Amino acid sequence: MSDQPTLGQTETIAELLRLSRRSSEAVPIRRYFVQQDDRVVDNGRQTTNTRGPLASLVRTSQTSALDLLLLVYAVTSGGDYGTTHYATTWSRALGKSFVAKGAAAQVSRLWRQLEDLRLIERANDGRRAKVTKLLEDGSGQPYTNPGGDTGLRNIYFKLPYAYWTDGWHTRLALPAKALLLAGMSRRKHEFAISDRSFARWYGFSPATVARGRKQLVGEGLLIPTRCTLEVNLHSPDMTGLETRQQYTFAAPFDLNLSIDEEKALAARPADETTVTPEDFLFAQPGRISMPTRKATA
DNA sequence: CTCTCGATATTCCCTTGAAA
DNA sequence: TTTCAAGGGAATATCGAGAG
Repeated sequence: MSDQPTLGQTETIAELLRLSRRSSEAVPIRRYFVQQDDRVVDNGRQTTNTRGPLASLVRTSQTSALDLLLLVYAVTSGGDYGTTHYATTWSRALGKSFVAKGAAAQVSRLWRQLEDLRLIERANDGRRAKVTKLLEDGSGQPYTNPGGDTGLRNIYFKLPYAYWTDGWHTRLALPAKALLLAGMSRRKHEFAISDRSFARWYGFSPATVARGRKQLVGEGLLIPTRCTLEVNLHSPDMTGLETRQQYTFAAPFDLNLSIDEEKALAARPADETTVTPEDFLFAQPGRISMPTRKATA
């Protein structure tokens, strides 16, 4: 081997992002990638399977495949949504082997995993593989820009380039990445993260939800805000009420808000009152708040 | 045109370690 | 404890360029 200098992971990603020519510096990702529609299907019947392709990647710990897919989502910003690079380039971007032969094998395996999930299409472009992204829902349909159309299938959230430029792609473990994407897809300023509910909605295991939340809070990306009282007839203490910790994303991951959410946020009083159980009896679930208990040192 | 050779991609097999 | 992805090594397939 020669001592020829090699482009590092950070520089490779920076170059790939630069080539994407996105002025927004954020990657649109359809909500269907993390959660399929849980209301009605086409024939009007209720569906119970709400997990998106992300759940498949998380449940089988396909960390590298997710990393590669997010990079592809970032890089393919127009035209036929395809991209052609050497396997070594992708491998460097993933922070893996710089040895050409091993890199090619690794990246090829990852392409196949994504191909099996019908998230990308692979074709030969000379000696290199041309990869074209498909719709994020795993349907295998050709990709379209979610910003162009309205409708449930085109609801999307944005992953900021800072995810890579600030090094979160290497610092966060798979559970934290999964929770980050799932949380951003809610497009709410504030939301609860119940192990069991999140596990059910997004198809992760409750342990994965807990691990992801722990790391996101530890890294300061997820900020506990306040507690709310919710009706839950199955609450463990049999009170019929449940206290839920609410969270909000820190910058730069606080960029996803639905239009309704923006309005509600603007209308919300600056200081909400603390509730008593008596107050709660006459209130609607989720409409009142309690101050977050201060963490003891 | 076609054969050869080097470069690159793909796939299979195996071991190791982490998540469920 | 079981399952399965990551990753290394090796064999094979494919592509492009150059020579005859």
